[in-house]
Amino acid sequence: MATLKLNKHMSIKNSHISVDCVIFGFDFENLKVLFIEQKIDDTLERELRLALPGDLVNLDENLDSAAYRVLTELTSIDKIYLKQFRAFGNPNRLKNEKDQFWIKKVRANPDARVITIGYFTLVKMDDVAPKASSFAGNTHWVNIDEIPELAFDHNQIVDQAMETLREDLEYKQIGYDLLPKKFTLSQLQRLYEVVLGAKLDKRNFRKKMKKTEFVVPLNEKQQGVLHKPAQLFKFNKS
Amino acid sequence: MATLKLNKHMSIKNSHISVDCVIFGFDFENLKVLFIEQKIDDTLERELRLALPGDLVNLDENLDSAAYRVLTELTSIDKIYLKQFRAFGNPNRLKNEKDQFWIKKVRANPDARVITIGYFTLVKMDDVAPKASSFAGNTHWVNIDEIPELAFDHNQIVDQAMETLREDLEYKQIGYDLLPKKFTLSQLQRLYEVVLGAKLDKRNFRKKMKKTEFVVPLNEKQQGVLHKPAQLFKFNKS
DNA sequence: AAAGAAAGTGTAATTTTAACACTTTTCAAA
DNA sequence: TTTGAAAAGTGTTAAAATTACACTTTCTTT
Repeated sequence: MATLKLNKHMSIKNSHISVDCVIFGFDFENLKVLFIEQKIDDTLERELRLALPGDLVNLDENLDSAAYRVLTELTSIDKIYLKQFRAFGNPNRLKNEKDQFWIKKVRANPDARVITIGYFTLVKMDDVAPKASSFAGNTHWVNIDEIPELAFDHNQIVDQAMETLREDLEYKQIGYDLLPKKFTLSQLQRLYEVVLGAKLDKRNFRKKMKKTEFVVPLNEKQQGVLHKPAQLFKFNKS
Repeated sequence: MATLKLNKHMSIKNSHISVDCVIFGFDFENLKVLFIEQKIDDTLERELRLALPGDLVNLDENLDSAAYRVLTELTSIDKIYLKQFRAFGNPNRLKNEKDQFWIKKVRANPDARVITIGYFTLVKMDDVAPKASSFAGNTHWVNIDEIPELAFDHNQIVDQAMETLREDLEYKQIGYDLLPKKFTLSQLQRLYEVVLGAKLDKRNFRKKMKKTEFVVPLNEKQQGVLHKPAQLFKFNKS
């Protein structure tokens, strides 16, 4: 009969379940995703790898709470649209050589099978000053179409998140938290374009948005631009 | 330092992750879900509780494979639309009294926290002769609007599956595997109606379906009905 | 032959979508 | 103060999709 020794870092505290957060941001130009550098404080082998922010779920913790915890620790944001979109459980998802190297440094129980639950969220980039934390080294915003090879199966997770985001934007109406309180229709259109990956017709887009109860005009204009300032709008949450 | 003893039934073989399958079927009348009776071979306490078919995921097993395994063991069906729709991980999801009673009988490690991954699938009821298996006692098809209180958090899981099914039927075009190879437009319409929970206009429905490449007419009519026999159609998979 | 039962069928009004190009407003630089 | 650059803002028409709506046909059974 095998025995398995537990210490305080191990299964008493943590399950073999993690959450990973795909944090989308928008800089009025491109859609971006927030990554962390894997912390490897080693002498050699200082190869930089990016990964999604994530952490093991505590044994007494909800999945949603864990995702929320990762998010707030990293970004100090509190309220947020946070959506679980898929579980990733390939038994070999952490088994390649580089992944193992990192895991052995960091995890108390490196051979354990860990499945992860993917969450995605939308944030205003200005609100976020990501900081190193218990699970994160430096952070980087990366354009959605310039994402390099990531640690683990994180490329797959990002792809899936992107697909879900696209569907949500099309069918439901998100868009909120990617823009500041006040925004122009051109900014909103650009957001739709980068998420949907398609160019939209300006007049038709504006026509549709104005029919929506969802976006309401303010008595205020854009300032500090070197061209005709645009009318500002806000979201009508309800 | 705590130690945890493992035997062959325990963590060497199994993770603390399970899959649960919401198997939808259609009897031309109502949408149904397949449940199993919890096996409790006890003298007293023979209270019947229904649960979703599900099982622990083996350590070397993909989530999808585990769901597939549960499905085939129970129904002997092989090919199938099988969709992961959500992870359920409330730490207390197995903690109520009745749930604990069952778990202590059956699980090697009853206190473990188990999260479950929900899958749903659509089957032709005729193809399915569910049989008792390693994890299942008797089975029951239950109308979607007559589902009693279930074991664990399975009511929540079914609700979520239903919601996802609805969206998929509306936006994508499933419907396949709920109907036999040959079917009438009225049967298809009834299926849409019970899934969407709304009455549809016959002429508009037929107009739309005929425009779809998706449903193609056969040179064949319904037989054995006591009224005008309907034209038969099939799905065009591609 | 009649009655019952569900199949099958068309039109008109409304709404939504798609395609398409020029004028206006502001700021900054000459 | 004029000029140019830059993006904002604006309407129309055609095509397609959606909705509402009721009677006739075909087959079976008695």
